[in-house]
Amino acid sequence: MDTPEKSITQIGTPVSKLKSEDSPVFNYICNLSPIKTLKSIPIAQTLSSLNFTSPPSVFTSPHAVSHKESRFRSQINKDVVASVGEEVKEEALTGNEPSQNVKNDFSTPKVSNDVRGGGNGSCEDGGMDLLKMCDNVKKKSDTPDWETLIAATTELIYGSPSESEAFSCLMKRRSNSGARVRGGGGTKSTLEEPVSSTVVANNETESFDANSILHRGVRRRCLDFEVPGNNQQTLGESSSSCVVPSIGLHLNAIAMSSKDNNVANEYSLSGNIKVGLQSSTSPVLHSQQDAGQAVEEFPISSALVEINPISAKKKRRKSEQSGEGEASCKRCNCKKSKCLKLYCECFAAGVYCIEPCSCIDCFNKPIHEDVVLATRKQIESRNPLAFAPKVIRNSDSIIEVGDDTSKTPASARHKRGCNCKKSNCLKKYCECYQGGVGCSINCRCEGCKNAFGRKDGSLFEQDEENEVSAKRVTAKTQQNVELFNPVVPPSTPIPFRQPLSQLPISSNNRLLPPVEHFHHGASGSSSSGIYNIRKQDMSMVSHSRIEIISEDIDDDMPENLLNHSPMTNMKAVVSPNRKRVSLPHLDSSEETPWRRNGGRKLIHSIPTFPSLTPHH
DNA sequence: GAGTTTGAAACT
DNA sequence: CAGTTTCAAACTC
Repeated sequence: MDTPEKSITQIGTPVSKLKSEDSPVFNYICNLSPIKTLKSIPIAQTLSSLNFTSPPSVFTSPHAVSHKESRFRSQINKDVVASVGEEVKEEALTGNEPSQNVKNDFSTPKVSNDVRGGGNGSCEDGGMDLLKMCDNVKKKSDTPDWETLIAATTELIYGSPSESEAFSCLMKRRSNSGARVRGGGGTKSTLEEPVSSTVVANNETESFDANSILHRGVRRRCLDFEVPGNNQQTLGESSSSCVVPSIGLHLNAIAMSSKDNNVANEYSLSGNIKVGLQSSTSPVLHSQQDAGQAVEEFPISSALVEINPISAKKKRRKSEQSGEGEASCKRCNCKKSKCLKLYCECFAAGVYCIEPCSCIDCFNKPIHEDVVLATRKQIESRNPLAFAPKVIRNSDSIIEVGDDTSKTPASARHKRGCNCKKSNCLKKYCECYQGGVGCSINCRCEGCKNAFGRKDGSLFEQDEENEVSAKRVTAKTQQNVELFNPVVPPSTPIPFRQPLSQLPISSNNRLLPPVEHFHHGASGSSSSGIYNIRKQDMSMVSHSRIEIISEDIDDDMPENLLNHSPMTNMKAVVSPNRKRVSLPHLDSSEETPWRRNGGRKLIHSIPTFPSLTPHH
C-alpha cells in the first residue's frame, strides 16, 4: 500500500494551510463550515492511529488481496487528487478546516484513508459538511471548482455521471438521516487491521463510511448485477448480517468496517454493498422485507450485527434457533480455549470475536492483537494450512485433495478430509458435509454417506440419492440443510479483495451465498479474505457446485466465502437431478461455500486470518 | 436449557 | 505417526 503516511500527511498535514488560509475560497469555506480548525489536528491523529496503527497482522493478510485493494484505493486517491485535487489542494486543503473538509470529500468518494481516519467524530462532521459545502458552493459561489471537483471525483469513482449522482444523493441522505461517519472505517485499514477496540466500541452508532461508499461505488456494478434484490438489505437489521465476513483482515475487521460500514458488506457480498450502505446508513432506507430477504440470502456479518449489539444478540439467538442465523455470525461460545485455538470458530476464521460471541476469557480481540498473531503464527508453524480454507476446489486446489474430484459431483473437496466414525458424514459434525462438499479419498470416514459425494467416489447418483434421501433426507436432514445456509461466515470478509469483476456473481444474484456465509469471511483473514468464487461453467453447474479457486484465495478470496453453505448445496444435491442446478443460488452456494464451517461450522471457506505462511 | 454426542484440534 | 485428551459445535432430550 502506499504509505498511509502520505495520505495522512496530505490530509493531516497542515502543509497546505499556508496557502489556503490566504485563499478566498478558504475563507469562504470557513464561513460555511461549522467545523472548527481545532479538530483538524486531533483528526489527523485519529486517523493515523486508526488507520495506520499497526495493522493487526492477523488480519492483515499476507495475501495480496488486501494490498491490492489498498493499492487500488491509494491509486484512486492519488489519481483523483492529482486530477481533481490540484485546485482543491491549494484552495481547500490549505486551511485546516477546509482541508479536512476537502479531505473528507475526496476521501469519501475516493475512499481515501483519510476519510476513514477522519472517522472518529471528525469525519462525521467533515463528511456532512463536505456535502453541504458542495451544495452551498454550488448555490452560493460561482466557483465551479467544487462542483467540478466533486463531479469529477464521483464520476471517477463511479464511472458514470448517473452513478456519481446517485452517490451524491446517497451522501446527502446520509447526512440528512443523521448518519454518522465514523472514522474507524478506513476501508483498507479496517480491513487489514483488526478493528481497533475503539472502533468497535462505536458499534452502536450507525456508521457511515465514506470508504464503504466508495467501495460500493466501485463494486457496485458487480453487486447490483449480482444481487439485484439484495441491495437493500439492512445490515444492522439482518441478523444474518453476521456473516461477517471479515477478511482481510479479520473478518471482524470487515465487520468493523461494515459497521463502519459497509465495507464488510461489500466485501462479504457484493450484493450487500448497497445494503451495507443503506443499512449502515440508515435503516430507513431499507424495508423490512428487504432486510429480511437480505438476511436470508446474505447473512450479514456478525460485525454488522454489532452495529446494534443488542438486537444482534436477539437476532442471533433467533437465527440460531431458526437456523437462519447461523450463517450470519460465527459467534463462538468458547470457554476454555480463550478463542486462541482453532477450536474457536472466530479465530479459525481469522476474525476477532465480537459482541455476539459468548466466549469467556476471550483473547481474540483487537486489544490482544499481539497474542492473536503470535498464536496464529504458532499454529501455522505447526500446520501452514491451518488457516487455509478447509474446502478447496480440487482442480485448482493448491493442496491436492485427491483425484477423486472428478469422480465426485463436486469439484470442491475438504482439504484434509474428514474422519467421521459415527455420523456417516451426514451431519454437520462432518466437515465435508458441513462444507457442502463430498468426501474424498482423503477422508478416513467410516460408513460415508455424504450426500454431497461419498468417499468412494460414488456420485450422488440418482439412485443413491434416492436411497440416501430416503434414509437421511428426513425432515431433519432438510433442516440441517437449511441450517447450512446460514453459514455465514462469516464474514465476510471475504470479499475484500475480490476484484469486483470477479465477484461471484451468481448469476443468481446470490452468489454470494458464500459470501454471505463468509462469514467471513471466512478466513479471510483476513486476509484476505477475498475469495474468488466463481461459478464455473455449466459443467460445474452440472455438478451444481461452484468452484472455489483456492489459488485465488491467496489473492483474494476469503476462503470462507468459498465455503458456501452446504445448504444450498444440499438442496441441489438432494434433488434427484443433482446435476441440474436448480437455482443459481444453489449454484453459488454449492460447493463453494465458503461458509464458515468452523469447527463444526466450516470455516474453510473463509480464509481466516491472513495466513502468515504461504499457503502452498 | 441441560446434557450428550461427535469429531477436529491439541497434546503426548 | 498413533493414541489420548481437550474442546466446542452439533445434536438430543
